[in-house]
Amino acid sequence: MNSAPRLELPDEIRYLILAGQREGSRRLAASLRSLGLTPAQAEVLDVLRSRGELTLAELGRLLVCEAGSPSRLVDSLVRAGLVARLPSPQDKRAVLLSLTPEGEDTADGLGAATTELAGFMAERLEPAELDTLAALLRRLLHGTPGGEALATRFPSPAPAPAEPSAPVGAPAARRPAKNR
Amino acid sequence: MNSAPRLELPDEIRYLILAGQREGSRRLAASLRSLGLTPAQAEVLDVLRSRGELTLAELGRLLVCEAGSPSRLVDSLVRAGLVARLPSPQDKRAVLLSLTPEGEDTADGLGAATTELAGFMAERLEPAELDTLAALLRRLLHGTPGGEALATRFPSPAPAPAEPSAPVGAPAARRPAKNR
DNA sequence: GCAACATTCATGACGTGACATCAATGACGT
DNA sequence: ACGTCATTGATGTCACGTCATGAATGTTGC
Repeated sequence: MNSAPRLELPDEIRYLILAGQREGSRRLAASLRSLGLTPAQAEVLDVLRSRGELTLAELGRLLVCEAGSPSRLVDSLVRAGLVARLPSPQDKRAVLLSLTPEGEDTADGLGAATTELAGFMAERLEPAELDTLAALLRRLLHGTPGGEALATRFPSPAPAPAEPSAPVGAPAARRPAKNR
Repeated sequence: MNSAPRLELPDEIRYLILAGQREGSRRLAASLRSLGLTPAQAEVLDVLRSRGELTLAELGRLLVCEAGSPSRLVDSLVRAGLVARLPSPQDKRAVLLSLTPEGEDTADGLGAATTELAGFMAERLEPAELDTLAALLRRLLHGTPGGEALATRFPSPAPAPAEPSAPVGAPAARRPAKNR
């Protein structure tokens, strides 16, 4: 028998998620330092590499969070010469973003940085536990902006036990080759 | 048999945790708006209410994250009249922080705000699943600053399956009465 | 066509996070 | 006492994250 569920559990979970984000962000920032990138910038490169050309608004919907349009975040990458920004032919409001060759080089180096964090997780949890954790978090975030962005970016490995099988939007461009 | 564990799983988990933090933070901020508090400020009030007088450094170690000393965060609460700051008698460097009567009133209103987020979680996961989620996150964060802070603030309901039973520091002041 | 509304993007404002630095104070070994 | 080092707290700097606003452009209904 479980003892009655503790009432503070949701509070603790909220703080645990906060702590996880902070710890991961700090570690990732350290790993990315040598590339001259911040975690947020790395996410932009990651998305642009796997999905190709995007408008700012599309990018904003795929990034975890960044409720508004990530103009300034992208600015920093344009200034660094990693992202190109050119006006859309069809829509004069929109801007098309894509990786420059330097941006692609840099994006290829991301794997090495994120591997460190992946190793940290693998030291602490078994693969099956990581699966469980991911499944629980997916359900917790189902229907939220961030959850939807991730459902698009990481096509469902096993559809959450609910929602028969909504057309989750085209599975989208599979990750292109890792080499360039 | 599980299909082989996906290699991107740690990446996805990292993003899921990020998305969880953002979603929770946005929702909590909305709930706290009526109190005129931000989530970070609410955490300070929460800790001060349950642990009483603390120095800035002690508070910093109990807050999830805030690597340095949360001088400015506390400043905002002092300016709002919710926290009192007076020099420590024993250590002329230290400052003792405590809730003002207004701060206690405000802290008593926190439960209503966090309850909304707790409801959001309870809608999506069963109590047993929340337990599992918390346990996995605790293990993921074991030994990190945030993990240790939370282990102190939420005394272990069932010690992680490892570490026989290190003296986890005095279980610390149990949450005082919720009424004032 | 045209008015009303929606979408896209940029920008200002505010409050964190993380890091580095600094001055004051305390602790410790000698 | 003294020198060395650690701790405490404040502050400057930088990059986000969120919200609000505003201008330009699209879209829709009439």
